[in-house]
Amino acid sequence: MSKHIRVRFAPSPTGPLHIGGVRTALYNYLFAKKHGGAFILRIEDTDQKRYVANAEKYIIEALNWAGIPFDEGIDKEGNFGPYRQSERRELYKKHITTLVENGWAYYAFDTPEELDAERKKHEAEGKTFSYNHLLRKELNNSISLFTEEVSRRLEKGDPYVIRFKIPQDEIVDLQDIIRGEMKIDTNTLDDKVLFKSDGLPTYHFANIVDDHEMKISHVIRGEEWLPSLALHVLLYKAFDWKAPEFAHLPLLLKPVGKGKLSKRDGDKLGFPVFPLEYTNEQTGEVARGYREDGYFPEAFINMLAFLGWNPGTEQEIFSLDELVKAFSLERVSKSGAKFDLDKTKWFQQQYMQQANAEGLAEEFQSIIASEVKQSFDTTYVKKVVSLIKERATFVSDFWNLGHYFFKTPSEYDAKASKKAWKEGTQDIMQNILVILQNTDDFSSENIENKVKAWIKESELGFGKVLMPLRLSLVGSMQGPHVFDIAALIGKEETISRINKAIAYFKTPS
RNA sequence: GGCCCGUUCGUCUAUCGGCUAGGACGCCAGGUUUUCAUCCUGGUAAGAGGGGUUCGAUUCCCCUACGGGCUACCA
Repeated sequence: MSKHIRVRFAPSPTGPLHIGGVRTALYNYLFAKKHGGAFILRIEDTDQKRYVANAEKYIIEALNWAGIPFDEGIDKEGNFGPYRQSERRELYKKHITTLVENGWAYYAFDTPEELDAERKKHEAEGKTFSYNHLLRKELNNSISLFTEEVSRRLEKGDPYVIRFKIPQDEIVDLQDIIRGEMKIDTNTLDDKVLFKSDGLPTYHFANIVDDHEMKISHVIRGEEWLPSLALHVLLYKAFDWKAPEFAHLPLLLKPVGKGKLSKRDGDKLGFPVFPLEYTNEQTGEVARGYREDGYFPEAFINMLAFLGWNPGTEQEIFSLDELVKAFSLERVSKSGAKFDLDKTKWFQQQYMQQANAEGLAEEFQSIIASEVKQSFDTTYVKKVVSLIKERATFVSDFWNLGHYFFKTPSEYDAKASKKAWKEGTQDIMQNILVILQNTDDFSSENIENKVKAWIKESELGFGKVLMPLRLSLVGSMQGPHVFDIAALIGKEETISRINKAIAYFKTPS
């Protein structure tokens, strides 16, 4: 009953994947998993000029990090490989021949220079140059030239391209899952190049051949492909192949200014546009990545999922499994979405609160190690993490939030000192010292009770005692419940820190 | 310029002809925390404009405006 769902993500290895690409991959993945289908990675490397060697590796690593691995593709050969277009040349050659023989495509000998000149000429006359049904008869191709001349040029080895012969006066009916029905007049189309003079197919041709050969059921891709949908549908028709269903995703837009988010934006906009950090091997430039910035992949994916889709309920935090269950192409919105850094951080913060202390402690250990030359017990670090994580967004916030658990404060925040340490504070702290010294059960609860009882007894304000106590232990006015801190660093350290503060404030320099 | 797609709070969005137009982020205010953050409560703010269709339009149609995309022997 269920049609076999097969979708593909087909990036070209021209550099790192940007987050728009990751979202396209994500929607493909979600759709595939939702319907028990396959998610395929195909590398579209037919442009040898823009080819970047490490890009393919980057793409695969990014998908793995994001938690949306492919089922079939590079290094995961299925029954439809190879999965790099550069390794499928023979297949394209075979199919383009069919098209030429059927009269759907033709040889064109115009050089890039000639075409450029044509374009300039038309432009000068205020017209638009289009290699179409009106002009193809006047240009150098197998439609305008005599058959003998075409054969002669072919035999001689003249460079040529193969163009698609767009039919005249037809209305193409297009269906898109997200956008509904569209009608396109073929007279507005031009005869796109299908095969380049370097013997490789263009995107349009390779794409159709591969999607057909790989039995792709749904093409889910960015909106930038919408203008060529008519051509693609016409190509399927020319081959007499059944076309897959299409869904064109809204674009991801820059948060400020105009236009779609692009690779070249790098991190100039104040946030990463790449999932993983990327070093341009030519220029040595390093672009930030979400992974290196400390985002959890789950938060990153959750955020991306909501840029252009929503479940129609008020739930916003979704695990990948929940996304799979809830996802549908029908609920993808039509208009472009601007990236929102604040919301992205909010997602990250939500996941931070859910994260378990164990894993976080492990990550934190390496930061601690680089800050102090001392190693700390895992159980201790875990306790610290559970105290400070609710005020953190990233693991990298931990040190600022909890350095005093690992290092005795060596200085005291000036503003806080002025506010917390006043005339009679010395005496108060001496009293606290005595109380703490006589307390054997150093649990947070117990010391809190003891200290508070004394405060009541001596008819002092809580602030007068608690603020300098905090200042002594932390060095500033921040952090968790002060008695939790004292209990965790222990009796000895607590007393030592209070003594240190007393000594420090006794002789203000 | 031509072709195509789109248009609800600042941002992401709900609404599939009948709502005081809902939620989230942000921002503001209050509360909790005798620190800071979290958290809780409340507030702020929107269907581009003009025509139709209809008893009734944010919702359907048309025009305009604006935004975006494409217009390469790049994908």
